[in-house]
Amino acid sequence: MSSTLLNPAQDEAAKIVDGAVLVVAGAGTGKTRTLVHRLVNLVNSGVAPQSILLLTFTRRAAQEMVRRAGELLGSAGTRIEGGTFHSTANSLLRRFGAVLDLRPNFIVLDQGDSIEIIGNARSELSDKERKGLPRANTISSIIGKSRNRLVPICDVIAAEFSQFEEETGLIEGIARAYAEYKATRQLLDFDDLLINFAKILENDRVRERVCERYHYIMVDEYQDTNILQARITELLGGDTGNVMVVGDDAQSIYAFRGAYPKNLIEFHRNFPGVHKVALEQNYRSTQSILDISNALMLQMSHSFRKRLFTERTGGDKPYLIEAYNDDEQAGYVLHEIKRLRDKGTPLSEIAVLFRASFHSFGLELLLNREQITYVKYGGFKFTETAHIKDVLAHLRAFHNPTDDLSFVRVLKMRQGIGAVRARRISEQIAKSENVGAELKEIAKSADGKLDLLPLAELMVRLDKVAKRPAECLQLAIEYYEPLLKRNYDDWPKRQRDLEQVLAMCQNYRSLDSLLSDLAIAPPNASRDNNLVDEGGDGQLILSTMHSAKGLEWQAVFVINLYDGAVPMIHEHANIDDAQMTERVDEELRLLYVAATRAKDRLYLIAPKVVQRNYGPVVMPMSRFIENMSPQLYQLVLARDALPPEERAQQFNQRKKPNRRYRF
DNA sequence: TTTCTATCCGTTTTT
DNA sequence: CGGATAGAAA
Repeated sequence: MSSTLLNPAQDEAAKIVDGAVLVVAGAGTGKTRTLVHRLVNLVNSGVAPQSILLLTFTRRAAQEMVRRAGELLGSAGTRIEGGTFHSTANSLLRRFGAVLDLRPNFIVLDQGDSIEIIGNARSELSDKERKGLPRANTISSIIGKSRNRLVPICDVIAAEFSQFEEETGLIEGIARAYAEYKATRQLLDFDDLLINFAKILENDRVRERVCERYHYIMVDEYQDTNILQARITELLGGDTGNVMVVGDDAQSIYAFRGAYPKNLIEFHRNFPGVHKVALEQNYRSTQSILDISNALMLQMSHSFRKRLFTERTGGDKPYLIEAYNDDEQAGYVLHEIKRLRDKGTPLSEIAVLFRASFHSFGLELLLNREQITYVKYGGFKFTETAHIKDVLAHLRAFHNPTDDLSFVRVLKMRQGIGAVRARRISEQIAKSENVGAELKEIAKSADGKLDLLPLAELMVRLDKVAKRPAECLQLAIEYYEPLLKRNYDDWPKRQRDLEQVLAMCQNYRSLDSLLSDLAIAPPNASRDNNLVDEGGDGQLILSTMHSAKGLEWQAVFVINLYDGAVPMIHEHANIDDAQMTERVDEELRLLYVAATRAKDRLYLIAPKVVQRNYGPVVMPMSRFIENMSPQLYQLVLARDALPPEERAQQFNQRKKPNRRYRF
């Protein structure tokens, strides 16, 4: 297909200007391209670009869309507003939060922060009460589900956590304590962002002003929105109802976060008279790749009527590679990547996908050794690592002294100050006007026994450069360096991380935006990935299957396809059969998403022996592959595909028990 | 109150 | 195996 032409269905969707539109678009059917063309049509028909609001689920998708619109529209394209629901909530709440008594310097808590607060509330209960109570992160997920789905906590527990039914009262108590804690300190977690977003839009005056600004709303990946986000979409649509949503229920992979894919089929309830368009022809993959994808879809208990088809015949039938262990799997991937590269496939057109972030550690080791550059999507965020949280805690404590979570963290780093003293000091500070002076007072009154002066001085210095976020960060890092060296043997690596954060934050104009961006849009932690891209053919992509959605590559390797990783299911989960089926279905959709990323070549790889924390375990092939006709793939043994010298190495490693070897 | 030591227990995905 | 947590020693 030429780069400017659309097929009839795409063209139909792209030409609609007013009213509500629902586009159901299968994988690879040119969804983004259709959206971008609609943006162009809107602008060409006289719509001001800044009155278009593009909401997506991930910020990568938003950036990609705005970038492509920019290519076609020039500077007008870059004026289109695009972001995630959460980031849009963040900026609108800073402007209109006053109607909810929200100050503009509220702090956004990331997942780790909220689990910590919930854990604190949990540990305030007596030993007797704590017995049988779920862990903090389980409580966090119960609270989150309840809030995302607008359902009471007791219902969530009854439906999905029935083993904790007796603890319902205590969990509700913790939820109240958590809410109270945030409310008194101007802290918002991710769910609060959405809840308050909906709340300010329910205020007539605010909604009018927002709708005056945005006349056209477009929402991508609508199958991944939750009930709150659907409500926000409805409110944003305002009176005009100019809302276009795009999605594919076969690619719904965020149920664990409360996504409600039925939003897609229930869209007409909020927008009667909606114009529906279905995109069905796939332009991305070869037919043999679609055959295997369709075979995955067929296994879903809630089977979808649509089957992807394409006119792209030929190409290699997908491969199923059996490897002995993770090493051999990584060896095979590396070997094949080199071969593809030598034949002319740019590295940036190759991706390795996996179920969980740590699945790529072994491969990453090998890639680093071989000097192959890569970018990794998904997994650990920079801001989740201890040393970066440490540094940022200083800025947060300074910026909002009522944020005692950060203050306690900062205080506990000083010698001789533990949890109890830290909490006392932070209570005292929360009331004071001048943090630095107050800290000095406390230090004096303790006869210099408390090691607080350096911290007091940091606060005083921060106050002088408060308007320049990058300098604040610089000061915090300088202050933190001795503590870093004391606490971590691997401090040089961590120090480099801090420098990288500093570099990323150079352009911020306010601490508000710096801190909230780091929470809402945290950069990925790149593992020693400072290799320079010399070859000029870009970088290999490593990605979780979740983060791969919406992207495509010529060659895709899906690794660790053993049962236990794909699907990744707790077999003993205390849920009924229907819910188990739902979870297995979601894992199927995830593998479906992964497989449909491939344009020309798809490699499915499974190691037999998997290294667990405590030792090697033999794992069976993924049931999703076992359930599939062998006609759909070509079976390869990794050992046979590797050159003899690499094979020998594999053999040695196989004889050695893998005890001492970790990533 | 802090800090060191022993024991328990466990998959994950994202904003 | 290693991180979290509870209990013991300083």
